[in-house]
Amino acid sequence: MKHDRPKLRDVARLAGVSTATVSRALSNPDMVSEDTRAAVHAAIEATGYRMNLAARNLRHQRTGGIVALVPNLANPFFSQILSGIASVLGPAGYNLLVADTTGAGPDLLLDYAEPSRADGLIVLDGNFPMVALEPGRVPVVQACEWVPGLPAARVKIDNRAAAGVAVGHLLDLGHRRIGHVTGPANNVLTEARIGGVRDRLAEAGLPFPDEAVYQGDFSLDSGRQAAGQWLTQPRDSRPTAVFLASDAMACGFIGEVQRHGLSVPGDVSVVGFDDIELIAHIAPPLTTIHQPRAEIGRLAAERLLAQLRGESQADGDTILPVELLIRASTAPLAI
Amino acid sequence: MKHDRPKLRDVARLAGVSTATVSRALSNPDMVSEDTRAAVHAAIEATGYRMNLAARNLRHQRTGGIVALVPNLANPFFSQILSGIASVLGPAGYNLLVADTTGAGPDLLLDYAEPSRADGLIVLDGNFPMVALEPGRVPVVQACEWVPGLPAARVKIDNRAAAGVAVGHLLDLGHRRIGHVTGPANNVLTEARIGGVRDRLAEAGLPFPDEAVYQGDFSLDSGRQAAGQWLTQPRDSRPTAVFLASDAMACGFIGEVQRHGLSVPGDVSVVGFDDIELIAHIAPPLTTIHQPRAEIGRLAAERLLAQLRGESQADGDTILPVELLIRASTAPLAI
DNA sequence: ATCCTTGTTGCAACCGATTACATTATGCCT
DNA sequence: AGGCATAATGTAATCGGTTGCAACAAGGAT
Repeated sequence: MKHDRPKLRDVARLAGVSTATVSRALSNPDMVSEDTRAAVHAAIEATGYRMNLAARNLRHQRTGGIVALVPNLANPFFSQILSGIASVLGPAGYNLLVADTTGAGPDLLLDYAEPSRADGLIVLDGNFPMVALEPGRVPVVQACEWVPGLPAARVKIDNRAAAGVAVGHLLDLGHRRIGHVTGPANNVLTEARIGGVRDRLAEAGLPFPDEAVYQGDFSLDSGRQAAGQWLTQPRDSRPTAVFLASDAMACGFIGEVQRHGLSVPGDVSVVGFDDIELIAHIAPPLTTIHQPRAEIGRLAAERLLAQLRGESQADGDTILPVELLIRASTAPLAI
Repeated sequence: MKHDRPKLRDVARLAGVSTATVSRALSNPDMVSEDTRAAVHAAIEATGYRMNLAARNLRHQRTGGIVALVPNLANPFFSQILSGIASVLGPAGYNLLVADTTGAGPDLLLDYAEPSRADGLIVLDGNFPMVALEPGRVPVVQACEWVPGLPAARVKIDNRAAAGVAVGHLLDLGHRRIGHVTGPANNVLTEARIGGVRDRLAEAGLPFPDEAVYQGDFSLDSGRQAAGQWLTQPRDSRPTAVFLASDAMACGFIGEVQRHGLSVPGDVSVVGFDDIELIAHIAPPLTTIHQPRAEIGRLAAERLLAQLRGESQADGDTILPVELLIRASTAPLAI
């Protein structure tokens, strides 16, 4: 008998008012008189009514959801960003939808920018198809990575400067041959960070030869492979310090170096990037660039919400500060 | 002029047919003649029509979304599970909504079990309010953790047995005083794992005194604190080997022990739980119980989809195998 | 006493698709 | 030629709330 969920109409009938009144009692309480409001609430209580969000959203032309497009969900780097995003979206009454962009064609990705799918988009992937901001598509905020031509808000760090700081630290320690393990090709972060390295070395009047550049892809394994290359290079010409574009790679690098009987920082100083959870606790604790991930997520979400409220301009960068955390994986150049 | 998005009606008008026909051309192509289908598609092309999902979902009484309830999104342990879930849900045409349960009251959590919010629920938190399966709520699958009385499908590992295997390994190495760092109180995993330890020790005729149990909460820091306690205990009566209920805690434990000049596994053997990404590459590489996280996510999603299709019974456990990975953090008892 | 303002409430259109049912056209059978 | 099954399409109700507009009552100002 009570198999069907009660609808607004049922509540209205029981309370002896129209559906319009019930609707108003719920979403615009001040528009209905004290008495009716009470009657309506009693009826809601009695029927166990719960509103159908799909219907409301259809009428309101909104979905109540924000999509976060992540390059690789399995990468723990993103979990804290998502956590930051969720911490803002939840209280604001929005759902967080998460989608992994790996293996998704441009068509599928653009689908997420449909107003009937989500009210907004937080893009963590620098390879998002640029058409995203066509009229009739939802507002977009980019976080961490960004799409070069895309006129959407960005929340990020200054990767170029951060890389410069990392290299500067190694220079301060007396290192003169400094290597760099890059991120994947065609990635804005890769470009920015390698640019920062190049700039800083040039500023110091030091060379940056091709042999000092190791192609990586942010993954632990690519860091190990970079170490493999480094190990084969002649001891007296290879880098005495290496800056890697991710902590995961730094981990792999250190592991491989140690496996070959060499020591960090004894034989090579290592600086990572990101400051992911565990790397403060490995041996040796990793010197790295701290990136405020949760904060990036929070701010990205907040900027998006501001746009949805029409409060904020749709572009402009928010640059968050990074911090060089000096731990035990770097040491003065041994003479 | 073309500011509004075209609707079904616009396509119909342009194609010279009714909205019903357009709708059918899209969702039931065989019901319309070849000619009309072509005309409709031409009109769709011409107008740039894209369907409004909210409207379709309202009519279909579905949302196209599955919610994953995560105890703590920032914990990288869950990112791979989510990745597994997403890899199944995406291709099946479902959106993945992610919600963090920390700080959410029972009311809010139950809200996620509303049919107008999501079509199904994957619960990764053992403290979900039990009422979830009231009639009129959506199907639920539990993954990793589970709610004791809840008659919903479960995808998990045998935590008790896994803990037994971990302890067995330490026994095989000759250890007789074995400690355990637990998860948080009121957690089913904590209970199951400590139970497994107790069983295995009893089986071996060994005691399991209170001093050998350290209260943790899965976090890195609680592992460090446990090490602090262990370090204060008398050398000749404290455990010579410790099994920790999470890798994060094992990491913290090892770090703290090393910081005090002791060695792992020289002074204490350590076994973790989970096999998270990096711990194979720390020094020493951590011996641990591998948990197939992506697979857990995939299977949970598949069981839920099967339920949504009405293909599968709504309860019953799926138990996945674990694996003891012996690395370098455990060694035979020094005599 | 009349007009106007303010506060409540109902009617009915509306959001944008889907689909049961009705209608029309076509082809085949006897 | 009449009857009937079949295919293709249109009409309009429907999913479940929201909201512009109108109606009406009560109180105040003139």
